[in-house]
Parts: sequence; structure tokens; C-alpha cells
Amino acid sequence: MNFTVSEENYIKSIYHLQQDTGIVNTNALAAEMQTKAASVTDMLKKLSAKKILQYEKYKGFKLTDNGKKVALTVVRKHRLWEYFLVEKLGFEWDKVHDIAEELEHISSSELIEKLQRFLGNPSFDPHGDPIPDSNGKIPKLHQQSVTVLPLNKTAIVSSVSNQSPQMLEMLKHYSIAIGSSIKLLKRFEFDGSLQIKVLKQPACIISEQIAKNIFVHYD
Amino acid sequence: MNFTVSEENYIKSIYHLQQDTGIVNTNALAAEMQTKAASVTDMLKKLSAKKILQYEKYKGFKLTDNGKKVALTVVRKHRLWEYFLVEKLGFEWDKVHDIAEELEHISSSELIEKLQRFLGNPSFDPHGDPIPDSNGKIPKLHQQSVTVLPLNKTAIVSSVSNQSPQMLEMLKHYSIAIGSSIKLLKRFEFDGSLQIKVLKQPACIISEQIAKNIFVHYD
DNA sequence: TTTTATTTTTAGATTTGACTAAATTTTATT
DNA sequence: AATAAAATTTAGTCAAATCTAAAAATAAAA
Repeated sequence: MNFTVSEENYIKSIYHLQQDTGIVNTNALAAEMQTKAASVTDMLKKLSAKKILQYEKYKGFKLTDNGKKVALTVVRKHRLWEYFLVEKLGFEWDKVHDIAEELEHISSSELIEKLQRFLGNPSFDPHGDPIPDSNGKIPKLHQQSVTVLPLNKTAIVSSVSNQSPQMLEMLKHYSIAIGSSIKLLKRFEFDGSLQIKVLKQPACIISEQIAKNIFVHYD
Repeated sequence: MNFTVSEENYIKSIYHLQQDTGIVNTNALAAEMQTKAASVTDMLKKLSAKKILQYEKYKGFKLTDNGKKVALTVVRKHRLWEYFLVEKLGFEWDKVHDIAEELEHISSSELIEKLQRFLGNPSFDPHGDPIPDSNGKIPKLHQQSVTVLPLNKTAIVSSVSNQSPQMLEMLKHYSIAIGSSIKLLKRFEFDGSLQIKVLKQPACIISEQIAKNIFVHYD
């Protein structure tokens, strides 16, 4: 079945929302899509008719198995294109999201298979997010928030869950990127802020709010 | 100014048509766009209001200078993406058109500049068509149809003007591709067909109709 | 130069995705 | 439990891009 750009964007947003909350409601989706609740309801009816959604009026909704499959192919395309933009074209990792939002809707599946091979079958995108394979399987990486790291144990930054420009600006300031070596030196009781050491950087202190969004794994 | 995908497609088609005929008429554009004359008229009004077209009711139309500039950026994007698909992803040159039709509408101009650099600033796409530079300048290659070639002088295939699947199938059959070495051995008066020799291939005979679409240049 | 044929435009309808405003349902609060 | 507040849906509009059918303008033929 074929989907419009708008439908694909709704499906993708529902997928991301239900990762957190299980079931999704109209207002949350309207906020995510930067549109109005009435517009969301219109689209819900359409997606429901296409068997993409389990939807009960006033009760919230979630993707069917088929809907999840569609969502995962869009996510896959988005993340492969992000990888391409950063690793091949030399974009900064915080500049690629909007372009990938457009590229993810190019329809050819042969294109995406060839792109994946060309990129060397990467498992994670430049933000550290896993790239689903062509069957929709998502690679798992054992990772944890910096906030729960034991002291003085070196770990590698594997992903950043908040990808707002504000967040990315801070990370750049602290020289923290995907792949950076990082060590927790001290936890401050007062406000939960952390003293950390990034490889080749002087020690610094980051707020709990930032720390919660930085995920690491051991080598 | 921003344009919709549909507007960009109309602008591009008008550009190609007026390359041949100077002025374009409604039915020709409707045929090219595979739509109805009434739809074309609707779009003409819109593009005219946006100063993309010089348009007089019932009298035909052509692009303004500004319209030409828009057309050339779309053509540039299309051909750079075709180059990418063939040279980087390993597509066959006759399989890339439809995908490039989608990719040409990705809006980021930074993307296209970086893509161009990544590809090594190519001047011609895999079909031998020139790629306009970022100012809309089109590289010129001194080329001529095989039909006017002197006998026994080796030349290089530089472009193919008919890119229908039927044509491309024939070219594949004769092992003729962009860059092939080719020599004209004999002209047959009867039907204008030509005996040619492609490097590493036995001599063969091609119809005038095919020959007219094959362009070559000297090294 | 009429008449006929072709081309082009207009008028009106349809679909998609969005909106506002009003109505309805659900949830929360006295 | 009754009422207020919040969330959601419906009803009715709108713009973009398409279409069909009919009207108007131009070109071709008798």
C-alpha cells in the first residue's frame, strides 16, 4: 500500500509517541505534529480505514502491526539518510534532521537497500539512534544514562535522546559527541549535577537535565 | 520564492519544451505532463501570477528569466542525483530517472552544493546530459549526431537524446553506452541505416532512427 | 468568407489536508 | 452527583491540484 507524505509523517510520529506511552491521544499527536486536534482526528479516520491504527473514538489509539512496519521503514530511511548526510557529505550532525525529514519520503525501496550497502550497513545513525534493518528489526545496544554510571569508569557516548538545537549547542560546547570517551568523576547532591571528564578535555560540570539525555555504553 | 513539487515539475517541463520550440502551447505541455489541458491552464495562471511565465491567453507561453533560473536548479538537482545513483549506488543508468524525479524536489541548497562536491563536480550526468552549475551555467560539449560522422574516424559516445526504456534496451543490446568508442564504417543509402563498430564488439548495423539519437564527440 | 475543426479557456465538481467554531464525550472538582 | 474543565469529534470552509463538460477563441478547410 502507498502512503502520502502527510500520512507517513503521522505514522512516524505516532510510532515515536507510543514508544513512550503505549497508547497515544489526540492532543499529544497534535502537539508533536504542530497542528490542530481536529486535523489529527481527520487523519486518524483515514489511517484507521487503512488498517494502520487501532482507534476507538475518545479512547486513544496505537499502531497495528502493519502500521508499525510502515513506521519502521520510514524511521529506517530517515536514519540512513542522516548517516549519509554526516558521513558522506560532511554535514554537522545537528544540521541534518530537516533534510532527512524530506529524504525519508522518497519511495524506492531499491534505493534504500543500495544506500544501506553503500554506507556499509551502519547500525546507528549520527545521533546514536539504531537503524532498523529491512525487516524492521532494531539493533540493541546495552546503554545507560550517564547519571547512573559508576564513578571513574570510562564509557563511550552512544546516543543523545534530546536532539533540540539548544541541547546540541550545549553538547558542542562541552565537546561531547557520539563516540566520545567520558568518565564520571563526582556527583553533586545539591542539584544532581555531575562532574565529568571528556577525553582530551578538562573536567567540567554538567546539569542533571543534560546528563539524563546522554547515554553511554562500555566498550 | 518557494514552489510546490507540482509547480517545479511544470516549470521543468516547460523549460525542456521551449528548448526545442521556443514558445510552448497548452496541449504540448499537457501531453508532456500526462495531464489535461484544463489542468495546464490552471497552473499557467498560477505560474504567471508568480512571474515565472510570459503568458498570453490563447497565444502560448515561455519562461521568464527568473523562471529559467528555477528550471535550471531543478534540472541541476535531477542530474546530480542521477550521477549519484549510478556512480555511487551502482544503479544502471536506465533505472535512475524515476528516483531522480523525486529527489530533485528536496529543497536544501546546501545539500545540493555538498552533493556536487562529494561527486567531484561532474559536468555531465550518466546519460551524457550537461549538469548546470550553481549559477545556472550549462557546460557545452562539442558533439554531433553519429549520422554526420565522417567514415572511419573514432569518436566517443557523449549523450543519448531519447531516453525511453525501448531506446535504452536497444543500446544495451548493441553494447553502446556513454563513453563507448565508436566508428562509422558505412552508410546505407537505401534506408539511411549505418554500419558501425563499437570497441571490442563486432561490427553491426543500426537504423537511422537510433543513430539520430546517439551523439558523439572527438577525444 | 463562411463553415468546420482544433485548441484553449472557463465553470463547476472532487479529493486531500488543513483550519475554525461549535457540539459532544470524558475527566476532574466542588 | 452535579457542575466545570479538558479533550475530542463533528460540521462547515478553504486552498491546491486535479478532473469533465461546455463555451470561447483561433486555425484550417471548403
